[in-house]
This record gives sequence, structure tokens and C-alpha cells, in this order.
Amino acid sequence: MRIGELARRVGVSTRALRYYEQRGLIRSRRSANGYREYDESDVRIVTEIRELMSVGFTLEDARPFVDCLRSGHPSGGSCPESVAVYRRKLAEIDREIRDLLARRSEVAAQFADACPGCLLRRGES
Amino acid sequence: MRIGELARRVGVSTRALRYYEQRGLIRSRRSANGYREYDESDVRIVTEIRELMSVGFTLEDARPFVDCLRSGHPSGGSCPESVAVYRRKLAEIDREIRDLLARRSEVAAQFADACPGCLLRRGES
DNA sequence: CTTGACCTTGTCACCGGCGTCAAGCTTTAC
DNA sequence: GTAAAGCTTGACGCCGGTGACAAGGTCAAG
Ligand SMILES: [Zn+2]
Ligand SMILES: [Zn+2]
Ligand SMILES: [Zn+2]
Ligand SMILES: [Zn+2]
Repeated sequence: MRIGELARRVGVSTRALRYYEQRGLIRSRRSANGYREYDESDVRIVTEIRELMSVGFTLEDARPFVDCLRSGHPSGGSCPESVAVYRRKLAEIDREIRDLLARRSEVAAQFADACPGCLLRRGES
Repeated sequence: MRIGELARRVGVSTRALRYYEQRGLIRSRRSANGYREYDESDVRIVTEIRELMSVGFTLEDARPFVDCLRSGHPSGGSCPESVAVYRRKLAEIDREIRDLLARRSEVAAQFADACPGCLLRRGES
């Protein structure tokens, strides 16, 4: 199939697909007229990329998952490199949550300090 | 004082100070040779900006705090506009925390799905 | 033949908060 | 005198993932 069909089937822009190719995440054959040509396995790969990105993975994070799928494994997350990314990502998210909680209490403290009573009495200026 | 001294006293780069001025957050008089000239109230203002940024506020978020200080109030967070920013920011942080928690569980679920057992047995591939 | 859908490469723009040159002036210290 | 700081404006780069052009080539339907 060509780029437009792949884009429609996965629900992604053609611009995104060309970008993924430029970054080396997907590949394409070229037909005689220069058009990119894809097959079913590419649908699977791009779907995997989008799933990962939808939960906050970057394109680089997705690379080992793509490699895993290409090497014939049924799941992109079963190779050790993918597992390492999962673990790193979970740790990253945990750290971000901790940071946000800390920032939240700092903001609340500054707020209480600058305007005592405002946190409780919502209507006051 | 000149820009270098202000920068040293607050612990910020001269580049940052010029940027704040460009964005309209701080002002400066110019001496005969064209150098920027600041006074003590600017130390307070820039300190306030940095405190806010250190807990995740953007420069725009800091603007009402600066205005509040300039209007003579002892605390930058006591004017209604600042209070509104505090409330908006707390809500924003809360939303981000909720999003992260949701993403965390999605990632954990994908992980468990792709490689059952990996979450528990840390040494396994 | 023409229109229109689809494809190609290439480039600029975005967002925030600066870092980091560049090229030149002023002032200070020795 | 001269070298080292310190000051000025201006402009590019970064980071990620595209959106939105521009200026064309290709192909099927009417
Ligand atoms: Zn694998
Ligand atoms: Zn109040
Ligand atoms: Zn005020
Ligand atoms: Zn495993």
C-alpha cells in the first residue's frame, strides 16, 4: 500500500510517517514512480509506535520495540531492550510524579504564605 | 547597580535579565553610556520571579506577581490576579498528576501484557 | 484534455527560556 | 598603554513532533 492508505489505516498523518522514516523507525520500498510502498507488517509497526507515544514514549523510546517486531517477535515489548525502556519509563514517570507532588506543596505553601486564608475561603480576594 | 551585579546577587544570568526585560517583566534606567541601571526593588522583583519559576511557573505566570510588587504591596501574591494564578497553577498541577498516574498504569499494563512476569522478577530478560 | 486526488522533496514555524557566539563600545586595573 | 572585564544589540540553536506551505510529478476518472 502507499503512504496515504497506511496513514488512514493507522490514523496518523502522512507527514508523521515521513518523519518516522527520516528518523529511521520505519522503512519503505519505492515503486517505479518514486512512491513509498508498504506492507501489512508496517501497519503493525506504526500502530505499536502510536500506542507507545500515546502513553508518553518518545520516538527514540519506540525504536527497540520496532526492532523487536522486525526480528519476528509477536510482541514489541518482549526483547530485553524494550523491557529496559519500560523500566526506565516507569522510573521516569515515578520521578515526575514525585516532583509534581513536591512542587504542589511548595506552591501551596507559597500561596498560604502570600495570602493567608485564600486557600480556604474561595470567594475572598 | 548594573546588570552584572544584579545577576550575581539574584543568581541568574545577564542573558536571562535581558530576556525578562524584553518580555516586559523588568525595567531599567539607562546611564549616560547606555548601561542598564537597577535599584534594590529590582532585586526583590527578580527574586520573586525566580522563586515562582523554581516551582514551575512560566514567565507569563509571574507577571501579575511583578505588577503586585510594583504597586507597592509587600507580597507579590496578594493581589487578586496573583491569587487567580496560584489557583490555576494548583489545578494545573493536579491535572498533570492525575494524567501521570493514568499513564503510569497504562504503561504498567502494556508492560505486563507484553512480557508477563517482568514486573516482578527484576533479573529476568 | 483537464481536473483533482495523491505523491515527491524541501523549508519555515512553533513553544520557552534561555546558552552561546559575534562584533563592538566603556571602564577599570596594572 | 594595554589587557581584562563588563556592557551593548542582534541573531542562531536547541528540544520533539509535527502543521503548513511551496513547487512540482503521477495517475485515474470524466
Ligand atoms: Zn523481541
Ligand atoms: Zn486573599
Ligand atoms: Zn498586590
Ligand atoms: Zn521477560
